[in-house]
Amino acid sequence: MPRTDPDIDKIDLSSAARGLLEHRVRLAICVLLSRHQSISFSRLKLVLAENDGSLGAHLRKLEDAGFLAIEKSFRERRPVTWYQLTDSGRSELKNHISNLKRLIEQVE
Amino acid sequence: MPRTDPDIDKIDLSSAARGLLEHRVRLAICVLLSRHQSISFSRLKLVLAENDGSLGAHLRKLEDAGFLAIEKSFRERRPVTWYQLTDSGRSELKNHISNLKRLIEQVE
DNA sequence: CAGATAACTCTGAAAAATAGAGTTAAAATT
DNA sequence: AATTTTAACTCTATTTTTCAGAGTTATCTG
Repeated sequence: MPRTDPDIDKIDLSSAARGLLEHRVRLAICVLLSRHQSISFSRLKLVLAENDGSLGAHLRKLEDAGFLAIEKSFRERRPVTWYQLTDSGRSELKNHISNLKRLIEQVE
Repeated sequence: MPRTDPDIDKIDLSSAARGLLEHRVRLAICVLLSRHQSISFSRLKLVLAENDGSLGAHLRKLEDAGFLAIEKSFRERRPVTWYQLTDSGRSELKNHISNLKRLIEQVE
């Protein structure tokens, strides 16, 4: 006897968990920045345990997409770059998370 | 005056949202299979709106990792392949989701 | 204006994702 | 037992993304 396929609502992956924030490092950066007004490059590097090249590339993508704003200054004679989430970045983050939640809440 | 960097607990990205289930299509497959005992290839293709090549590759990865079990049969004279989540797949899914949740719950 | 150094950017290599063409396998019919 | 049929792949090449480390840049300080 043939098994029957379940009826399943179509999942819209175009909105659910798609895009820049799919990558764990970029997601983590935005999550951190949602709770802290600004964080330096070196602190992010430490917290995320990423190397310069990789972290710089992820930050660049987020900046190019308008998720992050950057400000440069000096601290104890050394250059420091500060990152913060833009309004648009915050809203993209929230949107992404709500899509993610909708998806994972289905798990039984 | 120099800005101060916030103290931030180190995020363990090795457990948080890492691995096979980072990809939206593979995550969605597992989520669907967590609620439906088994689903056919063609149904997955329809629901996820993926092409044969891409869907096949994702399913293969999940199968190779032991997340999915496969069973082949015929239905109305046509070949059908059924996928279901293994116990190990289910536990990996739950683990991944709990890591994800821990991360996204930090958002303010 | 020279020295110091964090913060990148650049590069090439590696890995992953994608899509479509071609192949395969089993049931039913001949 | 050969033929037909067609879903389900597998294969291949292309594109995209990721990764890591070396080298460059920019600005403060003296």
